[in-house]
Amino acid sequence: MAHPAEDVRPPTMADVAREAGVSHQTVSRVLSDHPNVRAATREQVTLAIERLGYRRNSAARALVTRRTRTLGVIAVNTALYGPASTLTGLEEAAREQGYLVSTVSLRTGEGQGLKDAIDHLASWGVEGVVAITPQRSHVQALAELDAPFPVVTVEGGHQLDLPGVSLDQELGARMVTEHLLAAGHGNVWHVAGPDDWLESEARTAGWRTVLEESGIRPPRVLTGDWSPLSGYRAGQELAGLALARRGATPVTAVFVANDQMALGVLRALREGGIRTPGQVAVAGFDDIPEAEFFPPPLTTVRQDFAAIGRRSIGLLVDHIEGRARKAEHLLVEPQLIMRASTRPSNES
Amino acid sequence: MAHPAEDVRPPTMADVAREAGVSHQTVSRVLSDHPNVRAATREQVTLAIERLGYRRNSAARALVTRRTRTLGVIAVNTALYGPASTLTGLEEAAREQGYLVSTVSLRTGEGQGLKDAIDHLASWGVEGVVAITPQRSHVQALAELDAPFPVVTVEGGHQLDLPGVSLDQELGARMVTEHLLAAGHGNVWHVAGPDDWLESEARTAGWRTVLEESGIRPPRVLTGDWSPLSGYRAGQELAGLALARRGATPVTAVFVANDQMALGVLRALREGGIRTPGQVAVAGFDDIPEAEFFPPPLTTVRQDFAAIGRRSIGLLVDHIEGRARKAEHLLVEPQLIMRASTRPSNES
DNA sequence: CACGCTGTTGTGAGCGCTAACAATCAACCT
DNA sequence: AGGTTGATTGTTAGCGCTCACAACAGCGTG
Repeated sequence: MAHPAEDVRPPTMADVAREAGVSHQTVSRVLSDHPNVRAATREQVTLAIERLGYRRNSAARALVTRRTRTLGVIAVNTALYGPASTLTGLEEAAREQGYLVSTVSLRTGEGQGLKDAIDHLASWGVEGVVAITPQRSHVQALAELDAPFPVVTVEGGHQLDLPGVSLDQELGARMVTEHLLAAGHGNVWHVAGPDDWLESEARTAGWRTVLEESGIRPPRVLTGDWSPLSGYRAGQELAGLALARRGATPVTAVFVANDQMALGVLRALREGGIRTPGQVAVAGFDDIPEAEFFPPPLTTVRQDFAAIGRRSIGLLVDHIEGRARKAEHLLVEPQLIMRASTRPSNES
Repeated sequence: MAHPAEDVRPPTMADVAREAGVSHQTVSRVLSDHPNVRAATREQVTLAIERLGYRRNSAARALVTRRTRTLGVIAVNTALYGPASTLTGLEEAAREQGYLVSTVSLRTGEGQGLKDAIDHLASWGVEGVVAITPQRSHVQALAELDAPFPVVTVEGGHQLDLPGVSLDQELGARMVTEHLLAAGHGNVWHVAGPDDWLESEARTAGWRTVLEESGIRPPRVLTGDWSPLSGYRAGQELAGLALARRGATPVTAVFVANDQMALGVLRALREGGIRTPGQVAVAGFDDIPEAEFFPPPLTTVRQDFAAIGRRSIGLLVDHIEGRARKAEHLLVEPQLIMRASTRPSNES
């Protein structure tokens, strides 16, 4: 209301220049923190900018610099705790480095969706993409797509020549398994995630290695799909085995490949009248916020999702700005969180 | 390798025009589906585009059209199931409408963070913002910020004159409470969310209304902070009351304002030796994926987060494209999911 | 046959910005 | 004193696109 002609059109650099009595180039210099500007001039310009409420037009800037300063993120299963937390870390890091980040969530994992996502982002001129695509087939598709900008994978493994960041899944699995063996269990059963997932593979591998190193023959692997329901089903099977006591390998300890499935396992055991950890110890992976309040509180492996997000942005920006060339792969350390579900009980 | 001078610079519209033997304007017309282009010409151009792998430069386009076709999203607590699912819905809807969407996750809820977020997005020329800011103070701050583009709130209430989309929280709370009364409980206790949250208020209001309508005096409200731990604490208090049997209001049914807190309540009750639902029935809100596998499976209110996301984008785009002017507020219907945690047991 | 119409294509300007270069001036050195 | 340097500012030319308009065909009509 103070301004008679409001809402006409945002002020341009030329407007600021006129207001400050300098050339538009000087305004540009002030905005880009160029050193060779007299302090007094800088002041004038800053004041004029403030007075007019000027904002640099990012489209014009992008046009001439050929830099959009925009990053893309492609993620599957964004409603889950892990990916969602990684996204937060990613996004914060990108913002700090002066990039805009745009996310594309993929529902399932068809290669077509991936291609469309890359296309969508490319049409907006992103300078790079972080792909949170933990399935082998996705990473494969990504590598073959050969995008016109750098792509960094999260949990994408290091077989293919894409740079990436992962939690050291195998180490995490080793930590849990060793913890269970140390607690006196003669063997450790495993409920794995779905086959195509790199995280499943690594966790299973870590578990298997520890057992084999200890001269223990790994029992048959049960497989779920990360959901509590699939864990429940696996749990029912385990409960049956635990009660039968006939099997070659007694069930006294289970390493479940994620916390959600562990929740299902716990329920199935409880329903089967089996006490945890008294009769069967259970451990998970991820440390979702609920894990501490499971019945009983769940021993699990914590992933520093925020760190993963931050480091993948770091890696991507290094590639974009030409500081990195190789397909480097960073590993983030996991942390074992010990809780009641694997606590050695009084019974022998 | 096939092309001697690759990677120099992406092809421009002029390149395509030359390749197709037309003017750049004709290329532009083909790209924008302008009707007045001869079919044969269109074909030529399309082929040339394909041959060169041409992509329209979005920055140049934005510069001249003054439309960035970019939307911003500001969200708090993006690692939680609800906000994360809403984001997915949002983002998908925006993409379908041809917008790029960029998300800013806020850690806590300081007004400063909000202002910075708006600023960050504004400096990229977003045409509108969806704010998933369920705290009253946030919405207040948003309204006062007076952004230079339309802002649509999600779960932001309808007191202030911002357009928005919400789940009908109050209805959801009424549904649960009525369900519990219908199951024969003489009263229903309530563990509410934090004070500043609009969702807490609405859920508490719905609960209170039903009780009062039934001539029941609502018991004292316990308050948590949405976390399982806070639910656990509230649950301990409730367990104490349930066992004491001295209080004016016996504890036989509890409506907890979200599923995570309900998990904590369940654990505390179990530890207090109280059977659910035998002695105390418990219901939650949200229907997170884990809820079905709680001990026992949790009766709760399902929110269609994806629909909320979709509708808020619809509303925002309506405002941007001038189809809506008023601060309309849309409500999405909740759905009661009945599970074992409130199942009437055999005991009287 | 001149006229106006419609459909199709081309031309020129300019969106708001940065990069490259030119111009100016004071300070400094020999 | 003359020339050289460096700091500060201005001028000009696009970045790749869309918009407004001009140009030109082909057609039917009075």
